[in-house]
Amino acid sequence: MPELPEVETTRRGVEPYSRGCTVETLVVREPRLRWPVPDDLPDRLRGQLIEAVERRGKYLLFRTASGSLMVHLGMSGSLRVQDRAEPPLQHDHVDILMHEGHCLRFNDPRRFGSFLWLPHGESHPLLSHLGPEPLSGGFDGDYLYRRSRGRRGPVKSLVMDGKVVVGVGNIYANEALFLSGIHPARAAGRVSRARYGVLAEHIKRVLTSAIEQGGTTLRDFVGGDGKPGYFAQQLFVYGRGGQPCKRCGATLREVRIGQRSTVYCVACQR
DNA sequence: CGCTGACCCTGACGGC
DNA sequence: TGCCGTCAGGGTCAGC
Repeated sequence: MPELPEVETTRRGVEPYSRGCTVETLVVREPRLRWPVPDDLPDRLRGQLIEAVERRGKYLLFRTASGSLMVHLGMSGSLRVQDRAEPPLQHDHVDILMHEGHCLRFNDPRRFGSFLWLPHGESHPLLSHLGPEPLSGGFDGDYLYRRSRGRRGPVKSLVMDGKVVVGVGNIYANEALFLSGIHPARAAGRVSRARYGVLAEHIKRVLTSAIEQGGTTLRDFVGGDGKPGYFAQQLFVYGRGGQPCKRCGATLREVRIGQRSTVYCVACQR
């Protein structure tokens, strides 16, 4: 389940094998992804030079002169550098083949991922309403505070709302709220400006550290057997419901907020 | 506009 | 052993 750090790790992993390369073709074995892969996508990409590999939220953007290939990994997708002679396995839905010989292979058991086209100079409806990047200067406590006023839903839902800020998935929302001492179910509008400052800092910190961690698995990833890893030993709450809080020893509670599993410490988080 | 819940999908897992 | 229900979760969207 890729979160922003895994997507950024993927971006860095595939960039050396795609930027500056020319697309030979796109092989679509299974077009039924989150949205159907457009029929004309291979034609649009064929012969195009990849000028850059960018990321917006959890979308990967392979930029060419005529537009960008938008790839989303969904929650079970991966994009790996592979030998094109390697026979495709189950759920290997798409290959991006380069004239230089490289093959980027997209595997996605649950097919929540997507391959879409963004014409040059246009905005895409899936991108146009996205909030700021969490690691950018535009994202800070004052911003979160402003966006939270009048909102009565849980603060956890606020930070996971892509229209507020992109790329904060369930794992890191749980972790950042724990590190900030904020109860995940607290009404967003009833969290102080100061506490939003703390929360914004922890969101940045936890994402940055996860990206650095992802960097250490980059070689594996390019090699093909890449397990993301999640630096599980560093997780304070996610996946630890019923276990003792690493800070105070109290039993961590698990509830559902917005259909997502939420773990927190009743003593440390208010 | 804000919030809730349904939905897309497959694999893992527990109970019987 | 195998069947079945449940859960997992990124993100969009309909409906209130």
